[in-house]
Amino acid sequence: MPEERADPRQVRSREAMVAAATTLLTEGGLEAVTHQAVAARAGVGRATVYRHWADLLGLRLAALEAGMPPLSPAPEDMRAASGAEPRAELVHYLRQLGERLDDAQAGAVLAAVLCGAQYDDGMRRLRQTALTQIVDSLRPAVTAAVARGRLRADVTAEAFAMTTVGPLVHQRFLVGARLGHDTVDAVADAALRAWAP
Amino acid sequence: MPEERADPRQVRSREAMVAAATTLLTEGGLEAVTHQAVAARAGVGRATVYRHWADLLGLRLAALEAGMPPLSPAPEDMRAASGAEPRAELVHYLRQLGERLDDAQAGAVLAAVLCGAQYDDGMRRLRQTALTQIVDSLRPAVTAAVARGRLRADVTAEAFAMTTVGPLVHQRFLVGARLGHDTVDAVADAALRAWAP
DNA sequence: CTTCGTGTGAGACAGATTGCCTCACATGCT
DNA sequence: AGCATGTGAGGCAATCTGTCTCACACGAAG
Repeated sequence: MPEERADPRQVRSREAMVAAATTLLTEGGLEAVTHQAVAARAGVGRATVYRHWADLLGLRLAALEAGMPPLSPAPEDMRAASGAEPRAELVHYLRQLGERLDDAQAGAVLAAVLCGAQYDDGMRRLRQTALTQIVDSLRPAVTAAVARGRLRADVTAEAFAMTTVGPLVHQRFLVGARLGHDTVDAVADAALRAWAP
Repeated sequence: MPEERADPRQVRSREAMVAAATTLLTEGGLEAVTHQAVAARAGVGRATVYRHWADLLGLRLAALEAGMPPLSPAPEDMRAASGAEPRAELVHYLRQLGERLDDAQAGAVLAAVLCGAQYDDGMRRLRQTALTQIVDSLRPAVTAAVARGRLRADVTAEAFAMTTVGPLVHQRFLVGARLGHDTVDAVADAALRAWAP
C-alpha cells in the first residue's frame, strides 16, 4: 500500500471528489460520472479532477470502488453461537447480502460493474473482487453446513452462491423487486433443499 | 401497430441504422451508441439519424429492442412429445435461454437493460418485456411439471424462473463464465430438487 | 512568525461533439 | 415526365473535453 503522501489538501479534495462521484453514480449511472460533473458536485476545480484521475475510466473505477465497501465486518459471535444450526448462519449472510443489494448505491454500483465488465478489464477486476467477497463470506457457513451433514458433501461455496446469489440478483435486477427477509429466507430454504444430502 | 408508411428509402436507411446501432451496442456498450457513431457505421448522414430518433434515448432503445428478438419461435412438438417427462422440456427451455445469454449481443443487451432500468422508464419497460418473455416461455413446462406431480403444487413460473434464470444470470454476468449444457442441466436439476414435492 | 513548496481554483484555449438548420439531389410514386 | 419526399453534405452555435498557465492559499518546515 503506497500510503506515504498525506497532504491534508490532497486527501480533502480527493474525498470530496470520490463522494461526489459515487453520488453521481447512484443518481444517474456510470455515464453521469464525468470530470466536469464531479468537479461541480464536489465544489472543486475541473483541473483538480483531471490532476487526480487523468482518464475517465480511472475516475469511474474510483467511484465504483468507493461505492462497494467490504461486505461483512466480522460475524465472530454469530458463527460460534449458531454452530449447531447452519441454516441460521446462512440466512444471516444472505439477509445481509439482500439488504446490500436493496441499497440504491450498492445496486447502482453492482449494475454498473456487471454491465461494464463486458468491455473493460478494470471492471472485470472489480467484478471479480465483489464476487470473491460474496462467495468468501458464504464459505464458512457452507463448509460448516456440509460438515454437519445439512448439505451434500460436494457442495462448494461457489455452487451454493450460484443458487442463492443468483436468485437474489434475479429478483433485484430483473424483476425489480425489493429483497425483504421473506424473499431471502425463501431463497435460502430453496437452496438448502436443492443441495440437501 | 402503425404500419402504414413504407417508403423503401425510409425502411432501408432505418434498417441500416438499427443494425449499426445494435452492432455498436454489442461492441462497446450502450455508451457507444450515439447519433454520430450510428451514422458513420450505417453509411448514413448524421441528420438522417436525428430525423428518425430525435433523442439519444430513443435511438438506444431501438438498438436494444432490435438486439432482443423473441426468445422461442415455437416448441409445439417438443411440448407434445415429452409430455411424460417434464424435466426434458424444462431443460430444453433453459438450454435455449443459456445459449441466448451466452451470445455476445444478447448478453450486451441484457446487461445494458439491467443497468439502465435503474434510471430510465423505457429501459424498465424493456426489462419487463424481457422478463415476461422468459417467464412465459417457462410457464407451460412448469405447469405441466406441477400437474404431473414433479413439482410442488404451489410453484409458480415466476418462482421457478427465480431459481433457474437467477443462477444462469449469476454465472454469466457475475462469474463471467460461459453457460454450457452441463451448467444449465445442473441448474435445472437443482431447481427441480428445490421445488420437489 | 516567516519562508518555501505544493496543491488548488479560475480561466484561457483548441479540438471534438452535439443538436439543429438549410439546400441540392436522387429516389420512388403517380 | 412530373412531383413529392427522404436523403447526404455541410454550415452553424453551443457545449464538452482535455490541457495549459497563473495567481493564490494552505500546510510544513525553519
